Amino acid sequence: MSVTVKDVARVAGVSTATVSRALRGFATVDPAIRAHVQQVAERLNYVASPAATALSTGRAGSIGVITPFVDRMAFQRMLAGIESAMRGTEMDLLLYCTGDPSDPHPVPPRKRLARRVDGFIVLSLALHSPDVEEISKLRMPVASFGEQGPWGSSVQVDDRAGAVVATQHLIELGHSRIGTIYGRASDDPAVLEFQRHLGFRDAMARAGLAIDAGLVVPGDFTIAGGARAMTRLLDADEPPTAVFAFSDEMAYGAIRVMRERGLTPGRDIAIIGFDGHETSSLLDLSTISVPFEEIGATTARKLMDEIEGIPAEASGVTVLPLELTVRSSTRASDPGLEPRVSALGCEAWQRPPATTPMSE
Amino acid sequence: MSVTVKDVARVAGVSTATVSRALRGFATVDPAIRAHVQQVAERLNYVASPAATALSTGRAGSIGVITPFVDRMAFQRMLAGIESAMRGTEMDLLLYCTGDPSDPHPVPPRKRLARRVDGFIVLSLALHSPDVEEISKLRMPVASFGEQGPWGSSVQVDDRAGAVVATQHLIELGHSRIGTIYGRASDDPAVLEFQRHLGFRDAMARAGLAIDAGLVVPGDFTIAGGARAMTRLLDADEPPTAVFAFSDEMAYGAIRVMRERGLTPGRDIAIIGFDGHETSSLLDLSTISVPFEEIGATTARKLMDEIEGIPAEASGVTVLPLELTVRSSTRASDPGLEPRVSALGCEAWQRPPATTPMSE
DNA sequence: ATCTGTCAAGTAACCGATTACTCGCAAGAC
DNA sequence: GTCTTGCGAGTAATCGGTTACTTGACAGAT
Repeated sequence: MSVTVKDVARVAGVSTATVSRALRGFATVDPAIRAHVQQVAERLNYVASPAATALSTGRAGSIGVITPFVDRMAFQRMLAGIESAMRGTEMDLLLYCTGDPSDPHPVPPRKRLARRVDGFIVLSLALHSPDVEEISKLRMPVASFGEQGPWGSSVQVDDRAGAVVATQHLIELGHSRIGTIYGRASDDPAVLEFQRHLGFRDAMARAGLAIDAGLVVPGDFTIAGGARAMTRLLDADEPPTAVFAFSDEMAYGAIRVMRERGLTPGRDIAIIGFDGHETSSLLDLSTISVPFEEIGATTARKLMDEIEGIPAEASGVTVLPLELTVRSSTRASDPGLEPRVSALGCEAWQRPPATTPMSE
Repeated sequence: MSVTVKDVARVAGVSTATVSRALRGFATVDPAIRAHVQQVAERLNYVASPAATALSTGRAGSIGVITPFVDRMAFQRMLAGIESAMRGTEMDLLLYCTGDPSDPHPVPPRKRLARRVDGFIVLSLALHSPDVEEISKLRMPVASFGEQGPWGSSVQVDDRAGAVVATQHLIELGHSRIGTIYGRASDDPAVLEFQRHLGFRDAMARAGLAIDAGLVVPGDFTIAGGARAMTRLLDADEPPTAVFAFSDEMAYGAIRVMRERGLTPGRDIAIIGFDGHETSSLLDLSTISVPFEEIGATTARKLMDEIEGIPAEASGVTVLPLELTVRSSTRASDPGLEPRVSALGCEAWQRPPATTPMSE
C-alpha cells in the first residue's frame, strides 16, 4: 500500500537501519550513502509512519491544547498565538475542547490524552478541576494560561491589577455608582475571574466607595448574557453611572442594550471592558487589553522547551503586561479620537498573582 | 513506565489477545471474563497506546483540518462547528495552518498529513493550489468547504447568489453608484471570492448599471484593509453612495473610517457586508449571513461518514442556505429596529455553483 | 605479519497493540 | 463410543520504524 523503510532500503540497496540513520541525520553514515538514501526516499515519496515512529521512540510528536470553549474570541486569539509559535516545528497540534466544565464528558480527557501527546497546554481552565487533576496523573509536561498549578509552567496576567486600573479609571472620571458584569458566579479564589472581582473591590475600597450588591450581575461571558445583564442594571431602582464588564464580549451586549434605549456609551453611562479584542475599537469601547496572541505563543514555547528537556526557567511563571486602552466609551468629551493607551505600571504586573496579598 | 496490555493480561490472568478482544467489545469473549478484564483495565488506569493501535489497525484515529488562517472569524466559527460535530466521537482533531498560500512552507502539508490522519477537512483553500494537489496524492477521504474538488465531498454556499441578493438590495434602495471592497485580486473562477465578484456583476448588469473600475478596491479580508479600502473609496473623485464589502471584517474597517469622517452608515452611505458574524449586529451592519458553524459541522460529519465507509450521498455537494440580514447600515430610516432576515430564494441556492452559468 | 582500534553498515530485538490461526474441550450426531 | 461441530481462549505473526549490538574491513601500531 504505502512506501515503508523496507521499500526505501531495498531500492537504495542498504539496510533499514541505514535508511533510518540517514534520514534522521546521524553522523555515522557515509555522506555519499546518506545523499543517495535521501534521494531515493524523496523519489519514492517516503514519509515515516508517525505511529511507528511514536511507538518505537516513545514520543508522540504532538501537543494537545485543552480548553473549555472554542467559540470565544480570547480562545481564538490564544490559538492563533500557539499556532504561530508552532509553525515550523515538527510538532502537531491536537485540539481538545472539554466543553462547559459542568457538563459530563463522554470520554474523559485523561483517556484521550494519555500517550497521544508529548505535553499539553491548558487554557483558562481551573487547574483544580476534576478534569485537570485527572490529567495531572499523566505526569507529562504541561504549560497553562491562568493560575499556576502544582506542576508545569504557566503564563499569567495580573487580572487583579487590571481590574484595579479599570475601576480606578472609572472613579477618576467621577463615578461612584459603578456596576459590574461578571461571567459566572464563583467565590473560588482559584478561578481567574475572581481576581477581577478582587481588583474591583480593592479599588472601590481604596476610594472609600461602597459596592451595591444589586449592581453586581452575571453575564455568562457572552454577548447575549452581557445584554441581559445590562438590562438588569438599567432596570435597577438606582441604575449605575458606570459599568465595568469583566469581558469585552459582555460589554458588547451591554452597549447594544444601551443603544436600544437611546443611551450613548461614554456620555450617558460609562462602560469599560476587559480583554482588548480588535472589535472593541470599532465600538469605541475602553478596555483592559490582554495580549492573548502573545500569551498563546509564550505558553507554546514554554511547553516546547519543557518537552525538549530545557527545565531552566521554563517552569515558572511568566507574567505578561496588560494595558489600559481608553476610548470614548469612558471619555465622551472627545469621541472618535485616537485611543489613549497606557501600560499598567510595573508595580501592578511584575509580581506573580500567586503571591499577591489580598489587599495592599 | 506505563500500563500496557501485557500488564492487564497478567493481572487479569488471561492472554493479551483476550484483553484486546474484551476491551474492543468482540462477541467471542465470555461475558464474565470480559467484565473481569474491563474491571482490571479500569483499576490499572489502562489506556491503549494510540500509536500501537494505529500501527496495527492502520487507522490513525484522527482527522486533520487544513486552513490558511486561524485568525479569521469565519475560521473560528467553522472550527467551532467541526469541534461540536466531533464531540463524543473517538476521533481527534489535528489543526494544520498553511499560512498564506504564497508563503513557502517549511514542511510541506503532504508530509505532515501522510499516515497521520484518516482524512481531512480543507477549509476555504483553493483546491487546485499546489498544496492541495500534493495532498490529493495521499488518496484519503476528504471533505472541503468551498469549491468541489476532483475527489471527496464538499459543503458549499452559493456565494454568487448571495452577492446578487446583496447588490440587488442596495439597488432597490435606489443606489446606482456602488463600490465594492474585495479581498485579494484574483480573476480565477476557482477562487471562492470570485463568485462574489460575479454575483455583483450579474446584479449590476441586470439592473443596467455600469461598474466604475475606480470603485473596486482591495481590502485584504482584514479590518485594517477594509479601512484602507474605504479611505480610497471616499477619496475618489466621485465617491460611491453604497458599498458592498465582500466580508464583514472589511466592512467593520470601512465603518470605522466612515465614522471618523462623520458619516453615518445607512444614512450617508449604505454599506453591506458578507459573512454574518455575531459582531455585525452590534455595528448594525447589514450582511449576507453565512452559517459557518453549520458548514463546519456538516463538513465534519461528511468526512466521518466517508471514513466510516458510508459513500452513499456522502460524496457529493451539500449547499447550505444564505440569508440576507438587513440592519440600519442599509436602512437608516428605522435605526435600531429588529433586523429583517430573509432566506435567499430556493432558486438562488439550491443549485450547486459548479453548474451555474456565467450569467442568467 | 599480526594485533588492535575505529567506524560504517547490517542483524535483529524491541515498542504495544491487533488478529489470523491454532488448539482444546464439550455438546450433539450417528 | 467415535466423529463432527462449535466456540472460547491462547500463540505468534504483524504493523513500520528505531537502535543496541554485532560484524567486517581497513588503517595504524608493534
